[in-house]
Amino acid sequence: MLQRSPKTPVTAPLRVHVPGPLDLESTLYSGQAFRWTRGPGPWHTGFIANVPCRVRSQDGTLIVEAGRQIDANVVAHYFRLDGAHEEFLRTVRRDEALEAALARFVGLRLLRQDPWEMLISFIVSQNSNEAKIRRSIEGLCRHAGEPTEFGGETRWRFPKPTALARLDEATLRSTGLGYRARFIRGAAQEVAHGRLDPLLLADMPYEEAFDRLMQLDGVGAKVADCILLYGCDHQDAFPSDVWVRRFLRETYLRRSKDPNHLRIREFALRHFGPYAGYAQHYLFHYRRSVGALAKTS
DNA sequence: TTCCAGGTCCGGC
DNA sequence: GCCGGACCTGGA
Repeated sequence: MLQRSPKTPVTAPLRVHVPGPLDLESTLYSGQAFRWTRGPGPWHTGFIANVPCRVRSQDGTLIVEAGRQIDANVVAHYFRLDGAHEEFLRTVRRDEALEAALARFVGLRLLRQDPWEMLISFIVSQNSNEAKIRRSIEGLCRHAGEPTEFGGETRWRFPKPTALARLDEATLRSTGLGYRARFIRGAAQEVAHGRLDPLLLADMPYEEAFDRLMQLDGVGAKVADCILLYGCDHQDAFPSDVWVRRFLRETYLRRSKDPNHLRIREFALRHFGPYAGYAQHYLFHYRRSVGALAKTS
């Protein structure tokens, strides 16, 4: 239970103008982020740029209370309050299926999250489910992240690469990671030892960043694309997990069975344009939360 | 008990 | 390249 304590440092509410639609519920719980929780009351509690905070939206404004000072630009960047979402809505190539998803979740925004956190989070996600992913990530934070007081309770920041790389496999496994523990350790050491800088992935061309990620043990095409889309602002990355392949089969590629990564991405870019990845998140969320999409002939 | 879930790896064709 | 099985774990 969250309880307010008078000693808890909480900054004065920060108000950030929202230039278009914002659907916090869909944005925070559509499977792109794993550390947000509902409450207390109208708030959603989590981290922005590893600063503990809570957010809610009201009358075209996003209200943020944080554990320490947080810049409005950082919040705007995280939620794409800089016009990027409107740019996507304006320019993405639409079809009937995407139109339905956009109509229903027009305020669903692709977050700009930390690439290092996304790297680890999506390795954790493989062959798993959301509840378990959340539990494992929270466990990693508790074992290797810094504690911080917020909202009357202790919360743990996402661990730094060196801290995560120091955990032994038994500790990693105690968070429910299973066989993924080895992959997490390997990726953390890769970053901690300076052989991989997640921040650089955003500046590389998609193909180069994809190939670099695929070199990591435990990172396949799907995980690599998730890292690039959710953590590196590569909106042309098109993660194809079981849900995406499901709606591709049902909606777009009814004649071909289980196409490979390259063919799926080629189709997606041709069909939706350079924001195919952003479109993917809409279709993914719609297919998962509502049901089958309209068929395209 | 058995099966499967927001994949990846490996070995065999 | 394509296919099938194994892999930790927890919930149905």
